[in-house]
Amino acid sequence: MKEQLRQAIKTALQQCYDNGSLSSGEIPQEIQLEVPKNPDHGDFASNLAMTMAKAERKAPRQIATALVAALQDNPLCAEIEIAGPGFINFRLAPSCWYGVLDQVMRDGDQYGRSQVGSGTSIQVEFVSANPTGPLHIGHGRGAVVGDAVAAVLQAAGFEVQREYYVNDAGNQVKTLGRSILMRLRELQGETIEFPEDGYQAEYVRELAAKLRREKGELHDLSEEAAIELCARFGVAEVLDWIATDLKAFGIHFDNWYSEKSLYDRHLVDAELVKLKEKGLSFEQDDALWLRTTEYGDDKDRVLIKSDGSYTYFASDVAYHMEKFERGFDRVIDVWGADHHGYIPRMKAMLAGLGHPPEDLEVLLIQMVNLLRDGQPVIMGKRSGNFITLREVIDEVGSDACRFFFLMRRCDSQLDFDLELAKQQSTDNPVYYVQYAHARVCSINRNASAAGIPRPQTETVDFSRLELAEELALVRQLARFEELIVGAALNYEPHRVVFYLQDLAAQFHSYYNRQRVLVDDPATTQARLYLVNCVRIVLANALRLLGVSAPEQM
RNA sequence: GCGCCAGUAGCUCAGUUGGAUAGAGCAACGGACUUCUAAUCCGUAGGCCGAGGGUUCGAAUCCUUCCUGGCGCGCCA
Repeated sequence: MKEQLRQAIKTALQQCYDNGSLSSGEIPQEIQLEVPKNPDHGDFASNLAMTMAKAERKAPRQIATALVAALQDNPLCAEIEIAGPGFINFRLAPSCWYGVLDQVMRDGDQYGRSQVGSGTSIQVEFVSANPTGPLHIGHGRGAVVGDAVAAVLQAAGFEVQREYYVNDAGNQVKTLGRSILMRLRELQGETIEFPEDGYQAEYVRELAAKLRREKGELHDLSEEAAIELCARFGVAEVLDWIATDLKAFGIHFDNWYSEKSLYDRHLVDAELVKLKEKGLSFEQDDALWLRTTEYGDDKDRVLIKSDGSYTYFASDVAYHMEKFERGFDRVIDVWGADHHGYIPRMKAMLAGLGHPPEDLEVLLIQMVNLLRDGQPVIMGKRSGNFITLREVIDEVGSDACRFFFLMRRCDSQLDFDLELAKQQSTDNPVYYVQYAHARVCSINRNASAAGIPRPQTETVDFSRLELAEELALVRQLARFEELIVGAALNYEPHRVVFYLQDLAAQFHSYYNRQRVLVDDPATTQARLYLVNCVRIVLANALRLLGVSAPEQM
């Protein structure tokens, strides 16, 4: 719809140049058209005349007048007016809008998809929590945002891969192994001294007990080998929990990528060699450093420690280079905001190795404050009394949980109130949106019970949809594709949430004011058609968020 | 001290990439169920967009200096 109007404006501009009413001869490649907040300002408004004022050396209103004259006869526009300092307000003919309904119905669950990202492949890496303990609430937010960003990108035509990076090499895994082994010995009646930096939480005891059942007591192994075995066992078990919890949350990964495999394939060393060849790394104090300050970082970073072990950063270098070698045009990392200090070194590393740093986009997910009835829920990872993601999902449900996580921009902190999310009431926006969907389904049930046929595109008389609120609904439906594109290009899935709330509100209001099933069959058919288009768009938007669209509530 | 994020109605937050009179939900107050689900709707009230300065036809949005809150600033992950 917008595109059609944009084309019409370009044609009109050319016409103005041809007949001499405008003189600069330039057609701006971008013509801004926006949906005005105030409906009195028409369906679309353009500031074109104002932006052209300089090149044209004329007053904006004068330019606008010339343009409007050229557009006057266009069948697309029912009404054009010049307002304020030089805005051009367009009101489109209702018949144009009816075409949107056809398209919604024809495209069905594909409605809203576009091809703007076609030909570009993007990897979204998210969650990637260390496999040393269950997911907590903060991981949950990252999980949902990453998943929704991926979904929105896909809907905009990008080719998307969802990946989980498994940190199964390095210190924290060893720590898990040691912790399990200690708990195992404890189970065997030994008095132990639990390591200072060990994982204290209860689940470590569970892991130890399970290991004991499956693998025995490990008496015949050296300390080193026993820790290794415990670590392997623990990582496998914990990854299994994580996968199960994510599945319960409706999240699926295309790929689980092992950090350890980077070492096994010697990719880390290979990458370090490249860095050395490029003169980007240097040795100092028995350690190997990357000169990230060369590319804007505020200090250089260690790759290999003086004891010979690798830093997390070293494998990250290899991992991210390998991502690009796999052919992704763009790579998105979803991190907790507390890791934001790592961005400069990652970008520096990419720049050093010849990749434009913009090809890596890091989404920072701000903290989640867990509340119950407005009171903060105290969580201490050390003490082990933290609330897991699984507990939250089990308590409030996946739909509410996901919706709440997506209700805010990801770079602002989120208060997550368990009682509010659980409430099946007016206060809970999830149900508000889902209820709108269920209401349309209910109307459909009533219609078929009354023997009213399902409306067919060929026979519906759209001119029965003449109320302002009906046209407003159609305009809202027409906006959907553009909304998805905006959400995708900006990595802002929360836009979909706000769109849903707006659309649901418009629908509820309409529902309360007007009956769909009325005496007049033609009106009934037209309205049924309209509300079913609303249903389709609600369902499509909810699907992007991974929230269900119930037919009955 | 340096860096990142935030600061918009009593509370929680949007604000279409610089547009017209700054919006929604909750809370408050007043209304609507013999009519397709009241998990809904309609109305009233609520604002120095943290503060100052700058950029221009035009700023919540951009630049700058402060103030406040959160998070970072390891040869931890």
